[in-house]
Amino acid sequence: MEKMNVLLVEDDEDIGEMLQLSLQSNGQTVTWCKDVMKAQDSLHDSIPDIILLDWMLPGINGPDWVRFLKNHEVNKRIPIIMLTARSAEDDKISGLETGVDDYVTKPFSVRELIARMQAVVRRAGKPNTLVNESTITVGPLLIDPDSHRVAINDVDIMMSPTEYKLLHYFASNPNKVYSRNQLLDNVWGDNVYVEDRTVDVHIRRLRKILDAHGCADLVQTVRGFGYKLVGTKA
Amino acid sequence: MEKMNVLLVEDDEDIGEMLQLSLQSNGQTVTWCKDVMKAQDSLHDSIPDIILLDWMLPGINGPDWVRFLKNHEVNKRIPIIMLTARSAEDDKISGLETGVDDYVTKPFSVRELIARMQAVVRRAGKPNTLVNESTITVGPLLIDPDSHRVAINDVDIMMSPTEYKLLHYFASNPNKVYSRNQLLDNVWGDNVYVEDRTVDVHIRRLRKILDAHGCADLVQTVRGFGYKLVGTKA
DNA sequence: TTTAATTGTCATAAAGCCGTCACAAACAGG
DNA sequence: CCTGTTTGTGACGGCTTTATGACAATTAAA
Repeated sequence: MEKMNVLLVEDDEDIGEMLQLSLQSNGQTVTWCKDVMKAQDSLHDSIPDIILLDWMLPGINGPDWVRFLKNHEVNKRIPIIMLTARSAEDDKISGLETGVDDYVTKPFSVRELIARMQAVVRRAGKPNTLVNESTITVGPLLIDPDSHRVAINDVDIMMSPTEYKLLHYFASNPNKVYSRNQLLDNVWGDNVYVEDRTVDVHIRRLRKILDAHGCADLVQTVRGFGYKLVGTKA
Repeated sequence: MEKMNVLLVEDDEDIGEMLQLSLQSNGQTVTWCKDVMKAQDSLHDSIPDIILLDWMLPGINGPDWVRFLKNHEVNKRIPIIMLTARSAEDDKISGLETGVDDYVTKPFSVRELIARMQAVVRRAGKPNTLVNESTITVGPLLIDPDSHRVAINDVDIMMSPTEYKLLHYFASNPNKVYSRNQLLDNVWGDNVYVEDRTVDVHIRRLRKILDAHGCADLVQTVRGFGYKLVGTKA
């Protein structure tokens, strides 16, 4: 489950609290504003991954705010899901909400809401990327990110996700020395905290696999600096 | 997103403006006409890729115009999506009967509208009612989209629609690893919201069928990334 | 209407991965 | 040779990811 920052704009106490709790217990960070003014302020502090907007709000109404947001470059890209009451206002709101990315009608299931949120956020990020990545060859090593295949002299090799990412990162710059911290940042990710000695262990595991396929000394230690993958890129 | 020329026929100011903005910000060229007369004029200037037509219009009503368009050779092929306020069954039926290619009921999300627009245009682009899709062969697998037939070593295999679509999608790019989200987007569709674990279950169902016909290990798990179909495309 | 298929979700089991630790080994400098 | 520092290595418990069977809801078929 991807963690998201959610800006919830909802004036109703009960619904707001229920939503906040539900979303939080789902691992998401929720900023709950009870009117559009506060929401607008919140936007100045931080840009959320998604906005959940109640359609019936006091003060500035939903449609106007959506129009406002979508006309401003900074906020244009934030996906918006609108929460509407089913029965009452059907005709009034029909079609006006065309600026939003999706909508759910109350009463709705939290599960459905979350599913839609994820779908919307997922698609907002990537504009249809089905581009094939190119294969990398370093010495006897072959890495094909597309099929997620690693081979030595045309023999397939299995490894764990982290080892794969590590090897792939090394292979994209053969002979370059990476410090443990660089590896942590680029292979593990920015907001992950693990001991830097953990890298050693994964290097060890990677070496073990490569050794088993006749490729010892492909990963070398640079004492005091870090590690590198030796070989000529083809 | 493919760039399209859109002819929007909508009398309501707010809806029209919102739609125009949304579509334009999506990279499309929009001609907005507030009644059928103006739309008809616009058609003389340029042929759009698609027509978005409000069902409830003053003057000549939607159905009549659609009928008129579909009776003229020049305009016959322009896909039409109708925008309807009610979700009444009557509208759907009468609309589809009249020759509309798809319909969207308000309130709708822009995302949904655009997805349907793309689908409709894509379909219109290749009038493949006559064109046979080519059969795909991957290892011992044979898939014939034309007759919707799947066979292993010339033995026919039955499977459910979803499993077929899944297998077909895999087979169109053998060895390529697809994440659960990619599969959801491309096999299930853009505006469907299901848990990503659902993919696992369908993978299992697909495997069960393949296994029963002596093809174990055709669908492989790539831990941490997704699934792939292994084999050589013939 | 009854019956059978299909589909999404859940609970639980199974498999595999990961980070950490403790200690061994290698190394550098005196 | 001695000492402090850095790296290598095996083991382990917790945790995440995936597999699987069951079930209810929905849809299609009879």
